[in-house]
Amino acid sequence: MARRFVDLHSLGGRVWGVKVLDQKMLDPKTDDLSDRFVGRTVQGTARHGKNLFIDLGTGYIHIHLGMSGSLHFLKGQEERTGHERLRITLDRGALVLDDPRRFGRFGHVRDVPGFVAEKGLGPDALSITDDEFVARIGNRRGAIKPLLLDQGILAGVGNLYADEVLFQEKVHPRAIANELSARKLVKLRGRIGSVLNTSISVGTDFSRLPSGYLLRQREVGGPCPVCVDVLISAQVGGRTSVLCPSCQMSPSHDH
DNA sequence: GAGTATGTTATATG
DNA sequence: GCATATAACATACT
Repeated sequence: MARRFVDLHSLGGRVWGVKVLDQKMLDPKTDDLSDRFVGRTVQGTARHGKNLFIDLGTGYIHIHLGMSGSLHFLKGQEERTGHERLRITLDRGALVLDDPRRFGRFGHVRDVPGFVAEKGLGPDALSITDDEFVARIGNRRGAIKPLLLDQGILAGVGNLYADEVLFQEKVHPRAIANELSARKLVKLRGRIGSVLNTSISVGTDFSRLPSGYLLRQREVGGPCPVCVDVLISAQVGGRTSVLCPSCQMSPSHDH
């Protein structure tokens, strides 16, 4: 989605300035983005998992939104957002990364495959094949949800989307991966694709998701979107899961 | 003030 | 290597 946003506003645009407003979020630190990219044209964008890459011909600007990052396109020079951390000034306005919590990261990367290898990222969640997915997940003895969130296994699934995928497949987040059938794993892989693509298609506006989606109202104590039960939360792998106790049977009660 | 939050990384333990 | 737990990062909100 962030990628589409950048495409929409920036493609073909010339870079007039790159202003780093938070050095802590700059990674790697050694690059002067301005020297490197001013005068260049946005050739395209790429993505791997949660990482966005803006192609400037001689290299990329990498952006990771972290927990609270968001991209904005400001047409007026005087326009500001509340927590501006990076400003890329282009012909038609400025692409701005706003991030109150500053968990996001940005910086220069030479090439995308190199970045993926360096960070040890797994295959992209929208590109991974059934076979790859089963091979990477199916022999693990841990709970399924932390594996879905492990960017080294597959890249691109976050906490909320993991909850959605598991909810739709009626799998408990603590279900043991190698106790799931290969067929179930294949269905999970497919569901990851459909959930991510559906979310992209509504511009990640969860209120526009189809009925039956957990993310429309992921609220503990709220109604399950498909049955009469009430949503609960559980700590799994150090993260909060929201799930329906009726739809997603606990692994101890599952055969 | 306490608790929680869409993510990643480091550290420790078994 | 694998699995799990905890803390840290920095800030906003309830």
